[in-house]
Amino acid sequence: MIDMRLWRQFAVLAQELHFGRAAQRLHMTQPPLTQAIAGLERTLGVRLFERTQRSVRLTPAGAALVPQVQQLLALAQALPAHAQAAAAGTGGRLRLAFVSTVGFVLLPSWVRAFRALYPGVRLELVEATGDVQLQALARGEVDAGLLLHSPGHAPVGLQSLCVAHEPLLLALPQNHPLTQQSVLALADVLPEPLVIFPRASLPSLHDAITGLYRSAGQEPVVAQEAIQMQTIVNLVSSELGLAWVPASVQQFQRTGVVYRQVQATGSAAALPACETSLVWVDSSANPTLARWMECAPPSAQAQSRPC
Amino acid sequence: MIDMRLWRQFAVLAQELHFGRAAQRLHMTQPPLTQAIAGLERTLGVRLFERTQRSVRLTPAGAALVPQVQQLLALAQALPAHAQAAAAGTGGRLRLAFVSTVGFVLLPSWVRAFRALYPGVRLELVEATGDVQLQALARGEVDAGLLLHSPGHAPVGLQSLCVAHEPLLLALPQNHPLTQQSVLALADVLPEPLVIFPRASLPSLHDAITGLYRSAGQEPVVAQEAIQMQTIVNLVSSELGLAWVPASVQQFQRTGVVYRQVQATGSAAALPACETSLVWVDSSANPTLARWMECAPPSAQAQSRPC
DNA sequence: TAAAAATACTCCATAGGTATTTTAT
DNA sequence: ATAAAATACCTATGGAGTATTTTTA
Repeated sequence: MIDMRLWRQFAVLAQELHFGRAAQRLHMTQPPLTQAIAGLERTLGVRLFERTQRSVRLTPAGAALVPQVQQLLALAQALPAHAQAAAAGTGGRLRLAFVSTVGFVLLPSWVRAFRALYPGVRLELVEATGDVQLQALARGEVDAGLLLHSPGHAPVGLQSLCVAHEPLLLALPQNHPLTQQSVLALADVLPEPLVIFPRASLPSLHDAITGLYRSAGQEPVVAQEAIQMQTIVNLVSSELGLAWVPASVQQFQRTGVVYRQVQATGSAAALPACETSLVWVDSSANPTLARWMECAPPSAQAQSRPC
Repeated sequence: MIDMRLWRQFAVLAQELHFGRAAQRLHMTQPPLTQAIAGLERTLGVRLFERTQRSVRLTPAGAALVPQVQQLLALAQALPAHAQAAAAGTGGRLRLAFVSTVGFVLLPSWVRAFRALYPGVRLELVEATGDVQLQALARGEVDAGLLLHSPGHAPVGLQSLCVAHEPLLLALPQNHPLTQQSVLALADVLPEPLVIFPRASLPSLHDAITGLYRSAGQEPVVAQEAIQMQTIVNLVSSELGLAWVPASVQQFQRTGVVYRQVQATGSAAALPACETSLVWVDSSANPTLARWMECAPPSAQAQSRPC
């Protein structure tokens, strides 16, 4: 592979068309430039300049190379700046995984703010469930994930930043008798069949929900399992059962489903809530991730302790 | 500017993620590679690899550089081949000037044949009158020109290849009384007013035409001058006069104009004809021009002597 | 203990410098 | 006679090699 230095010498000489001046611009003397160009021509097997003692002209082959070489030099020149931008987090690439629930409000505004501040960063967004995100993080396939968990139960062994806290609501088919009431009593809800995600996909929240039933001396009746919140709401609409869902699921606007708050009767356990956290592997330390966190919704800023 | 060698070492190490193997692939030993990468990181001021005694990983900044560096290397790798293609005439650029009369039949088929054989060449075509072409050739702004001249009067001081020989026809407005005859007598034509190009733009042909008149003891009556053949034909259609034009001008398909052969009566001088030649400056010797001439219409091949 | 990166040093290839020659205007 | 490229020869930087040390899994 031909050295950069030679291409730079070629480019300058092609501009100056004068060995002396070109050498001056290259901070060297004329003889080594003569030899360098001769060497370049020798290795290419192509005459690039037409020397006529008194003047230097490009051959057609030489002229054809000029734009290509200039492109090469421009690219090479830009590389250090790119590297530095990537190191500062104002360039490079940021790969984020997110759960569908954040895709409607939280993520769009966050992305908008980030792109305005750091247009040089290529954002790669992939939707994935929480457990898939954790695998991807472990394999280094993404820089961070946005996932749901029960308050105080952010994934272990990872750094995290809580960006949203929301109550769980009950999703019901719109013609269900309980929809008559604006706030439901927990005791009325417990016997109803449930649509719920499998425990493996979101253990902390699954445990919080089933724990709620067990502390009331009941066992939840699982009518159907589904992984995506979107699917769960669709199944509720199909009247397979009720579902506990984060409040932000209301954004899905699925017709045929209504959402209700549930009131814990008497001294029952606190009703489960849900947090959304940005999680990442500490060691991966992508500096761009720090820039991303600067753009987190204001609610998160106060909570930058591990939640 | 950072050396090519360093970027190649970076690229290979980024692939192998192992100093020993990378060094092997680079045909060197491990220690200098370690130092080279350390030097690269030092000059960039950016850590590119995360070394943990037992394994090497890319930092996010390093990962961000990989595609850019690969692009750089691909470009650099391709340059020698480009140079060689340009030197062989199968690449690079060919700038041709042509007169409008060849733009209808001769040039399109020629270009088609050339592009089929040498797709790597960027053809730059500009329409220009003959005298403008000669200036452009002298300034090195085009590699060759296609222009008209009187037989045996190709521009002096230039190389040329005759690619077409055609008679001059007389263009008349369609309602002109002479159009009744299918072949005109020269004596009938000589008194008619003419539309003709200025002598400066095409001296040899201008002289041939005026010479025809003078050898019959007449002076041509110039009704109007115009440079482009297209314009001349338009002016004939506007009934400003008749015009001597190369037969290929019939391709213009201008309505309101008809073309007639003229018969020299008795012992008069031979009727003027017209040649189209490819002309170029010998010294410029663009190898691509040789490829272009290989594709010249077959009629030209036999006439590759200076015409 | 073994595998891999880092360090220390040595050497030589070559990029660049100086002096000079050639050549065409 | 002059300006510019080519040639000859010299110097020294630094890229690559060998030998060795360090480190952690």
